[in-house]
Amino acid sequence: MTLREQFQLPIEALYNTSKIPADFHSHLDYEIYYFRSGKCTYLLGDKIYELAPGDLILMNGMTLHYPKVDPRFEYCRNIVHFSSSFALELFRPPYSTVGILTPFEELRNVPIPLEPGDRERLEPLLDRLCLLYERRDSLSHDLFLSGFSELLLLIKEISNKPYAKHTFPVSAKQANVQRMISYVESHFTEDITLEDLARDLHLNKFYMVKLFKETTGITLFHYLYQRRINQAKVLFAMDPEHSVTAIAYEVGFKHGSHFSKTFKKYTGVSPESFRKRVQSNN
DNA sequence: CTGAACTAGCTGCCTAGGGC
DNA sequence: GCCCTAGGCAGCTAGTTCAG
Repeated sequence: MTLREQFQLPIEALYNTSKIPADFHSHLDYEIYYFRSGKCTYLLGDKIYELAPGDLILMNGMTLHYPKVDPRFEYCRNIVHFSSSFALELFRPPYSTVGILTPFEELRNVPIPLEPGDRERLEPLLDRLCLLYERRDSLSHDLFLSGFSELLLLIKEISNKPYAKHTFPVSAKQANVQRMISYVESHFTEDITLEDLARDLHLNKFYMVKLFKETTGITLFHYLYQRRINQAKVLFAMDPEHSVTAIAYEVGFKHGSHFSKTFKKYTGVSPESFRKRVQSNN
């Protein structure tokens, strides 16, 4: 049993677990992702990044994301998931005035390659958090919360440094894949075919699907459906009274039955169950 | 990087059944 | 009666392989 289960903490701290997502995913929590070693291409929203050890990503979990890991290299990373309302509660005014979540809003979707000094401060802190997270006693619980607060403050400090506004270079191939993802982003609610995509982007259809699979590890249509399902989840969260059928049409499905099948395939639950769960949480 | 050939799996449609 | 889910099935197309 972890701290999250023992004390119903709205935080999760993971290090090197086997919980490597097999696919694009999204969640309601905020996420701190810190890459330590291995070879990883990170797909984040409509961008692709070749990560280097020491890269830090801050994100709102509703952005579709997926680390494509090269299994030939040992993959180490830290992940901290937390509920934004909980973090805001910890840093509530008038006792705190820093705007603790602004780095997640201003810098999200861009990795920050940390400078050595900041890495030396961040890594022991993450190690300590992951260690405490596995314990169950009350003292560890409080130390964990204190460490988590320290982590958020350190991130806030790093995000204010000029180097945090760094831009990532991309190769020509990655640029093409980004164009495909951007195309899907702007047209996912419409009827998209590979032919349309290839024509509009002036790419060869066969080359295009091969390049996409090579770079991302998944097929273009797999990404398209993930995007639609993600949008459906957002729409359910915004308005749980919305009917499943209406949302199916809104996100680009032509048939409710097809939407239900696909939604269940990607999320493990039917759209109706998801909608009821959101309704009961509100 | 392009294009032809092939095929596995998906899409679209229909229907039945259950819940409200 | 409406909405949703699930299953079946034919036709189509996305994805793969390979040659150039």
